[in-house]
Amino acid sequence: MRQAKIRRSGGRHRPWPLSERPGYLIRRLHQIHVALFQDACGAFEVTPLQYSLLSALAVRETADQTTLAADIALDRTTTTGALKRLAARHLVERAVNKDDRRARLCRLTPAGAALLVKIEGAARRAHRATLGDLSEREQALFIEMMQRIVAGNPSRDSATALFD
Amino acid sequence: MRQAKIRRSGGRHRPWPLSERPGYLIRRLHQIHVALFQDACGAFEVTPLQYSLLSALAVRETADQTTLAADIALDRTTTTGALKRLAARHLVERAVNKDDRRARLCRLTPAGAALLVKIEGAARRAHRATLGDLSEREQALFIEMMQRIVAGNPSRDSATALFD
DNA sequence: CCGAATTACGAAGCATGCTTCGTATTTTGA
DNA sequence: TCAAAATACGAAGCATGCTTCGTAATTCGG
Repeated sequence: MRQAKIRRSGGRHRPWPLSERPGYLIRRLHQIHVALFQDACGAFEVTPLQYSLLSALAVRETADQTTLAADIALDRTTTTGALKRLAARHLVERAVNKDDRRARLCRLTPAGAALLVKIEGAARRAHRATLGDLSEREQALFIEMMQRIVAGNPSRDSATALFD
Repeated sequence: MRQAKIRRSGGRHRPWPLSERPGYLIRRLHQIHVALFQDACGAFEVTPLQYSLLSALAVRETADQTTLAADIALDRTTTTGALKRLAARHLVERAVNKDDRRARLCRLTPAGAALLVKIEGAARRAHRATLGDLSEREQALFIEMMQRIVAGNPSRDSATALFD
């Protein structure tokens, strides 16, 4: 049996350093990635989220906002805001669906598609650089572990019913 | 020499799926942690950031806002906002430093210190649960790799001079 | 000792992210 | 068929996160 740790300095137990807490480290990683992405892609005036949206739209060709939100695992209202900003810059079109007037069908404009192509190399480098301090083998392992965590924690929309 | 990949479907090359991009996975991990933290600690009306701040204050006893921001690797103005909200709830005191009237010295109130103790168990479980889909050994490895990435990417304050 | 650099803040503005509440539209089931 | 449920949005509000610009106070070099 392992020996219990000795407590120093009275009743206050040893605090758990931030730098060992998974949540803190994840926040820092996110912060680091965003900074690297801005370094690489800032000239194109595109944020990581916007790049995700443009990518999703390139795959979908056309999709309503709720579908896009699910694609990128983002809140519906947040997605709407981002799409509005992209539409204001004429990178995305948002037109009411004639067949279902509740929905707004979004699609890339030619300018949006062109921007996506132009950015891709830099964006890819930024993503790679985020894990640049790990070896190639470790990077693959790290990505695999993140995927496993994501798979084990399904995104919670209000759509995802708790009772069914 | 390895054979070049064959392109299907005309000129469009295969898109890089979101679920393989480090930045996307990191954003999802952050999202997952925040949700787990809220599940565990929501009853205490404390967010992960606020918990980090309270923890940092417990270690420092007393500190000005800029020091705290550096402690938790957060922007100075964001830190100020969070501290204001904590102060509004009487968990933190913010008093102008008599020796240096530019600075505001912050410290935990008794209520803040008590809350920190009360939350600690739940917060620790939330942090652990975030990596819950990995084995014990993998969790340690994952944390170590995150620490290495963080160490390799020093936080960028405006204070951190680019030229010196 | 006094002007200049530094430091600690605050305000304003933009972009995420989330929740809750309300509305318009479509679908569905009795 | 027609009221009820489901769906897609929008608006409002709060909490991060960041940048830039401005202000007040302190420190430091000549």
